[in-house]
Amino acid sequence: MRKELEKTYDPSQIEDRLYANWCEKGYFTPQVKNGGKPYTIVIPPPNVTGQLHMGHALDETLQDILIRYKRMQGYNTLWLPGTDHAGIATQIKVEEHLRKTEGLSRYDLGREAFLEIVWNWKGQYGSRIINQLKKLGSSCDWSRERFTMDEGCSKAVKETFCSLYEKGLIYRGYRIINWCPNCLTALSDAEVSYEEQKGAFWHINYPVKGEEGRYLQVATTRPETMLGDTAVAVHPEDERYADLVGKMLVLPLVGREIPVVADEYVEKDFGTGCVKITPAHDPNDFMVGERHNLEQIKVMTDDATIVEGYGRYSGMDRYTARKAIVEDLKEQGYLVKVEDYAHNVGVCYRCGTTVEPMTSDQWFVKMEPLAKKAIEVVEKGEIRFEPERFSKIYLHWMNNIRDWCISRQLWWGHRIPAFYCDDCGKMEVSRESSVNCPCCGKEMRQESDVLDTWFSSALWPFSTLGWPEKTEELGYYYPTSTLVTGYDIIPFWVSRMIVMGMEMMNERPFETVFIHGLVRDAQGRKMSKSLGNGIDPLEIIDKYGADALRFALATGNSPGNDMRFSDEKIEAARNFNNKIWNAARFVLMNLELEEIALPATEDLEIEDKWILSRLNTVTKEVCENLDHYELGIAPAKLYDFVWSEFCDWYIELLKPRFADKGSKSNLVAQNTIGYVLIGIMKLLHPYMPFITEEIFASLPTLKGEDAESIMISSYPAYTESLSFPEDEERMEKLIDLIRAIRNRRAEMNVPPSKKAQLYVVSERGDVYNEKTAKFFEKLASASAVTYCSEVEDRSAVQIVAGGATAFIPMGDLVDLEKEKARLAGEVKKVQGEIARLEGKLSNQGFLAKAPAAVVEGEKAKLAKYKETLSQLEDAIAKM
RNA sequence: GGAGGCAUAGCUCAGCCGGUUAGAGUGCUUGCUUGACAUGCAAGAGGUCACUGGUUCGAUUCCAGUUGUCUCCACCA
Repeated sequence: MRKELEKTYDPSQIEDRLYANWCEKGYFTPQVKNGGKPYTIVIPPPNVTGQLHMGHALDETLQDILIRYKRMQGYNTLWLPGTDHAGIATQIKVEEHLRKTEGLSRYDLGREAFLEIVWNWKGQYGSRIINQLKKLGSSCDWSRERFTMDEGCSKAVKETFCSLYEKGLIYRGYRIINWCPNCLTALSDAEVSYEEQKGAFWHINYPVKGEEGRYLQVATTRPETMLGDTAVAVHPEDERYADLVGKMLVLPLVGREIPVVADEYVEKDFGTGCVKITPAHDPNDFMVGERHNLEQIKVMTDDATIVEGYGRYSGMDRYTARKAIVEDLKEQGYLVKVEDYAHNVGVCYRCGTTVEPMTSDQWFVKMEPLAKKAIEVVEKGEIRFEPERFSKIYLHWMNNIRDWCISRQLWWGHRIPAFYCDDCGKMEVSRESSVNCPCCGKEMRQESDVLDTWFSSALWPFSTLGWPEKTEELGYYYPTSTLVTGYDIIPFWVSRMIVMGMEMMNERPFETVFIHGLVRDAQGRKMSKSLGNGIDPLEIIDKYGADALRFALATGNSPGNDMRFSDEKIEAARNFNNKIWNAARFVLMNLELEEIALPATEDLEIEDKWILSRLNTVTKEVCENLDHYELGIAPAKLYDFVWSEFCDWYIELLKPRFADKGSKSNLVAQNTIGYVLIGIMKLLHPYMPFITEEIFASLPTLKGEDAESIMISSYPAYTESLSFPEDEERMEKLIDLIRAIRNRRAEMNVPPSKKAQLYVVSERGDVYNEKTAKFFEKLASASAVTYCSEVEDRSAVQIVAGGATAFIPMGDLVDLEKEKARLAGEVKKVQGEIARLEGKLSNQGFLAKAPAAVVEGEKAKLAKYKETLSQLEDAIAKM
């Protein structure tokens, strides 16, 4: 039944096969009826037409680690995947494609035909990202895969919208919003990012009406908006302009008369202390305008060109108009000066176009009442952020929340379920798909706008489990356990899921929010298309395997911190895979058993107890790390354990026993190493699912466990009876001495092939005895080992370590004087340590206040150093 | 303007609740075809844990400040 492992490790030969098998066996598909403790993760839905990038890979890896760990611990684990329709992103992509291939715009096709094309596009490319996720080994339940625009999610969206509207939490209003002149849609505040741009600060004189020669000087970074000015504001306490408040100014170029108003918003000391007010094109001006009942004059169309009625400026693009207006102002003598000025400009987070603030009719969610519960649930600790500091970012965002503009002038998305009667002007919000006017009975026209993509994403934790139906799954798996995501979408997604969960389900959507950082390139730059520095995870998988990618992404970075991805890291991970593979091959070459059973304690040799005890300790630590979301520490520990202890020492120590076929010691060794290797595979499985499964399948089974797959076997747990601290200590002494001997030999340039006699003087028969003598022969190039209480001839290399003194007679190679000097150096070092410890231990404060265990620890260290010192002194004295 | 992160070996980074002889990977030096692995083995060099104070018996670790650096939020026209 058992397969042999190929001589070389080739992930491409095993990964797809194992994944297909797991899917076929249904391991990813949990059943409610199986009961047990549920553990649920909902995948952050990637854009349906997107492609896998490193950010996804990290996200998926971390989630799969958690889910595989919990699954092996016996939880009823559901990891529910799906994709997001990604309104703007997808629509832009399809429109671009249409323009390039057929020269058509969406308006040429009309809404219905265009949407059909987008759906086809989704059908064609929607599975791409899903298949890419599978390459990573993600153990998602694909049978429950969802899409934010599928029937169920659409129903949830409609229900939520109507319910919030009925509660007065959704309203339609004419407000100032962020407008993207390229995407031709409104954006929420979260969808605007700011970048610093070099601009200018134009100072313009606005003449005071009826006072010839008197001007008010305003300064602006956006002169084109002056066309829409309806006032100039000054600070109420600014004496300079006090007499002008209430007077009228004549707007240059336009000729409109506008008032001077007093408003606290103005800062006296900035610029000239006079601010031109354009309520229709600036959010702050909009608020000033509301306070003073100013007219809102919109001067730009949706594509940011100047509207009709402004002479030669009309029809000009906003930047062309800016130039023209500045020219004219200069010509007509209104322009006072121009300064260079760097300022932040809002841009569309999708296309990068400079956003134009504009007044517009849009739909909003009233956030303040909703935020209340969402703040409470985090403050009370019912939802925990991991690392904790991200709760601050969240709370800051929620405490300063503004109403959420949810309407988008797009076609791809959830159409807002509001209906208008063109005859009587009535508006209805309804769950029905067609509505007749309650007054005139005429069929009403549905709102053409769609909802912000994040509206449906906000419902994801429960809409995917069947809500608004009261499904069994919803009852069992909700609230979900952990949400894993990058810190960059806390405002977009995390906060809104909490809001909606609390409002619609009256229950938190998840218990823990596990936040990770960004994956950057080797130089620490953000990976981006424009820089071309993105590393394609699929190429990495092809070259190194998914296990290597996962291990590289997960290892050694602390939660929430950005990480750099480099060739070195992935190569280190690949090499580790290779190491594991070869270690397993070695073990298999020496295993004749059909079943592994843990040997009785009394049959175990020192090295067996040592490795079992170490495995036990590592198991405990790894579980603790995983339980505390320290996903970067656990694999580093396993790496060290596997490589530096299991491979470098245990395997080497067993070689003589494996050579001794048929002996009892050999049998014990087979069972022990089998047991340890299975344990290692299980511990590593969440990180490296493929290689561990392949090796697990090749190994004999563990007695009492007949798991057909490692992924449904039980995760190791700390076992008291497998803790052997004394044997660990003994083994470590042996290792110390062997290392010290190797060190000496290397320093003296003695080739490993040259074997030498070895005398070991020690009182510790439990460490240095016949059984351990073979270690020295094998690992310290000893030709023969003699344990004794004293040696006659001390003209040898003397090595003090591990509680013993080793002598290697090297004849001519030994320069006694040099040896003495070297040992004297060591004496000095040890004396230093002793002095430090004695100082510490004579400190009354330390003795009185330090915990007893620490004091004991220091005393033990001192004793050890003192023993070493006396051995060193003895060695020198007898030379 | 507000908030937060980071600063430890040449490089990239770990170091959880204060007590370690301060670690790893990689790079570097030296020696090895050691019957699993050269994607390897063995040995070694390399750190004033940014700076200044404070708390403490004890600080790389906790606190405050300084400097450098990155990010997020706000958006003074």
